[in-house]
Amino acid sequence: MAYNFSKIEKKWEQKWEQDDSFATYETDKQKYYVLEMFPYPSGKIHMGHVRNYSIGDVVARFKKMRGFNVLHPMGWDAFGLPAENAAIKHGIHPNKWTLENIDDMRNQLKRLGLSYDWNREVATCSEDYYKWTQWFFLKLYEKGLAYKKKSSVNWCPSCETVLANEQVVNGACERCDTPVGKKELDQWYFKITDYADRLLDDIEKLKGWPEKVKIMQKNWIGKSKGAEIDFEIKDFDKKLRVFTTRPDTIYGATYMVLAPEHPYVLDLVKETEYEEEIINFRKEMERTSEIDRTSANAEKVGLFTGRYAINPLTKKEIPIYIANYVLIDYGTGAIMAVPAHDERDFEFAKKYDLPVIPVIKPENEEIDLENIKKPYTDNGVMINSDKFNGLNNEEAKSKIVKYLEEEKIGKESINYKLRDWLISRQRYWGTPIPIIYCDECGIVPVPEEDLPVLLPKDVEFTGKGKSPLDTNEEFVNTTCPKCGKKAKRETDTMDTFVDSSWYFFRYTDSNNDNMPFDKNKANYWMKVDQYIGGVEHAILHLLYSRFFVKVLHDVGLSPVDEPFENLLTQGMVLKDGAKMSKSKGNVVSPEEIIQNYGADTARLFVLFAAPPERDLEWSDQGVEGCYRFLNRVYRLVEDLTFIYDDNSEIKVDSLDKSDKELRYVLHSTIKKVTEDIEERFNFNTAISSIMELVNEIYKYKDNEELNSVKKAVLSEAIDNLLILLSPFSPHITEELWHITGKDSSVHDESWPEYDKNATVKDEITVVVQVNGKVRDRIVVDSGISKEDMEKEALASEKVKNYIDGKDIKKVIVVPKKLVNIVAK
RNA sequence: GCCGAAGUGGUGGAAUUGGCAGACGCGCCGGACUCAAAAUCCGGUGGGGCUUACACCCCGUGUGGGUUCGAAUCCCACCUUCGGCACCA
Repeated sequence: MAYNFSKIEKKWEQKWEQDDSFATYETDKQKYYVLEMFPYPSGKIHMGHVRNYSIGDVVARFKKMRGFNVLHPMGWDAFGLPAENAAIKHGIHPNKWTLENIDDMRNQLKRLGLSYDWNREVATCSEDYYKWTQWFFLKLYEKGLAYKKKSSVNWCPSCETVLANEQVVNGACERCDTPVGKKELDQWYFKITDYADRLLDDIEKLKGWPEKVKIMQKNWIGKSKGAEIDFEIKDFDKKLRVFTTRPDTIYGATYMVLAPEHPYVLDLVKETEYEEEIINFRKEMERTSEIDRTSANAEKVGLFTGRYAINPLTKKEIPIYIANYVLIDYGTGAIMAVPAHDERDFEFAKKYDLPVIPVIKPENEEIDLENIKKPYTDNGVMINSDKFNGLNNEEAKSKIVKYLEEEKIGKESINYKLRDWLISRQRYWGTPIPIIYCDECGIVPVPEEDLPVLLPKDVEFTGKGKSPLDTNEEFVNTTCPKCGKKAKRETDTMDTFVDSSWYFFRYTDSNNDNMPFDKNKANYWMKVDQYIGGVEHAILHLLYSRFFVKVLHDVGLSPVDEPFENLLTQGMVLKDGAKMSKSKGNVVSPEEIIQNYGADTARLFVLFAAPPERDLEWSDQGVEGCYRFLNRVYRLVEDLTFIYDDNSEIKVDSLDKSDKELRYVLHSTIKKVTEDIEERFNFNTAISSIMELVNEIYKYKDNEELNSVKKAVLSEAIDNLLILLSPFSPHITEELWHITGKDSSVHDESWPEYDKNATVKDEITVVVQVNGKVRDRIVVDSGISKEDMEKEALASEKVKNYIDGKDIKKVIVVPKKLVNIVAK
């Protein structure tokens, strides 16, 4: 008979809820803050959630049993596009849709038996949350870190709306697949570029983050050191400034390239024979999507402008081109082209027959100066470079920069790939940007005391054109807080990544009406000790959060300057080798698994099937296996009911061989499970060793006559088994804990310490190798010396067969493990 | 193209510091219980060879080399798969 998981799980969930078992308060104990990335309330949890939150729950429960004061909260990333789409499609108001989804999902999470302190729940769409998101916006505005500028943004002509970069997939709208274009719009930005250096440098501090994520962030910030150099243009009164990481190659700069959008272009060709062609080229570039233009395999095309620049060191005239491969928003939007030492320049030079002059050659190697087959991008010795000839190019780099600085034609310079964070969205379901536009006073921030700027309920959802907030006259029309005259509100809302950049602070004090959070509470709980979530957030969410925390730190609000001490990026849940998705039809619903096997089985399986960082292949049979295991545990404990009222203590002297053997397994298991959870998050191997323990207990109880010594040994094993298993499968262990006659909760127990004496065996098995191949195993006293090990090994009959008639060259002894005899 | 991760039985995965490869689970094979089935329990299960013998031998962690008494683990070269970035001057 299978155990009644459904009844048991519901019973204990109710009990925990009644007792408010997971409520957390600030205490003198050492704190531990474990956080899983909060979900978007789509309405249904998926297996990725089950995995994410099961991992977090094991950590939270384990740390609590280890004596920490654990904060383990949950909430909702509740603003965003899907709610609005639901409004358009089904006529449900986004607010209603979202709140109903939250209720559904909260119930589903509760049904997993997760140890959240629900008193601290947050939803980013509630007034008392987004009020503070707006408050932070004002702080950033005060500091000059929030600003407005006109720029070109991604625009979907079919949905008639702007899209975030992350909503553009392969150059097309992720919703309707229409190619995305560009549109000039006045937008709000956060000046994350001011923090580029600190965000980069502090990556070194993130010792508990995966290397992979740190490298992705480094690449995203994309710092390059180099120089800015001014080139004079013949018969033109302005100088052309370029950025290069290779000032050492300046003698090889044989032409210049401007981005088609470069501000000089029109002036350079004005009233010349080149004008018409150039203008057409610019227009064509505007029409080409960004993705097509910037893809590395796009063919390089360009046009001569009819103009020449002067290379400041060679003094030679070099032609100026415009071309698609130079981007307006990186560096200065112009380059000096060195075809001999740059792949792209080389490709372009070959196509348009421009001169290629090598200025660096490999050391100890001659090259054919006239006939370069491919660009040389490595380090080497300077040639064709006047007084810098013969120097190593790295050395020449700094000398040339120094020379340029002396002559006032250039200076050292640093460039980043990181762009400022565009936070405006022409969307309804988001945090309103607390800004008012007044004809007299210009941009006026909403005064703090007027917050929150409430999101009105009454708007039209057409999915077309401008922000839906524009359709609510009452919202739009207001008075200027400065001069009192008529004014208009900003109708864009904020990117939802703003909401999620500070939610971990709110959990520390989620019901505070006067402040986003109390500084003392944040001081007690922050940083997050363990953050857990999908690697898809490796850049955006994690970088934005780091930025936000640094800003809050600088204005004195945050006690810490990094949010997350340790980060665990869990792998995806796959079925048939592919990510679960509706379109592939390979989705397994958590509700169904919970219905058929229970939450404990679902949790156990996602933790057992793979280590957390790796992708997990779903297996229905694997689930069955975990279910079988839990049933086996249930029967084991239930069958032994008669031993639990025996309160004998274990006396080590009266233990026989099999008692010692069971205690050896038990205490080795305690050691292993502890280390697997604490040091490595290897829940899969922790669970497998618990399975081995259960197998051992079965063998023991079946083979023995249960006198009171053995009852005590068994009781010890069962009690500890339930405690070890409790973080993984909290319901069944709680039930069984009570079946063994206890009134308390297994989850209030301390985590067991293993008994060192029990993990020492009297006899051990030593491997004997001859020339590295295993030839025998010998059982010896565990206190054996190295000399005796060698003696015993050489005495082995099996070994003799292999060393007979050979010289023993060497004997290697690894204490208590292995002897290797080298014989020739 | 660049950066990163990975490659181990039929399968998901173990092997934690260079020291018994394949723990644990799934699947499969055989058996017990049963009128029968389900459930449960017991035994076997990397490949090959040999044997009356559960004794023994050989091969084996993507491929090819190397270091070492000893390599899944370290080094070099290569192949494949997956993920990220991608004309960033």
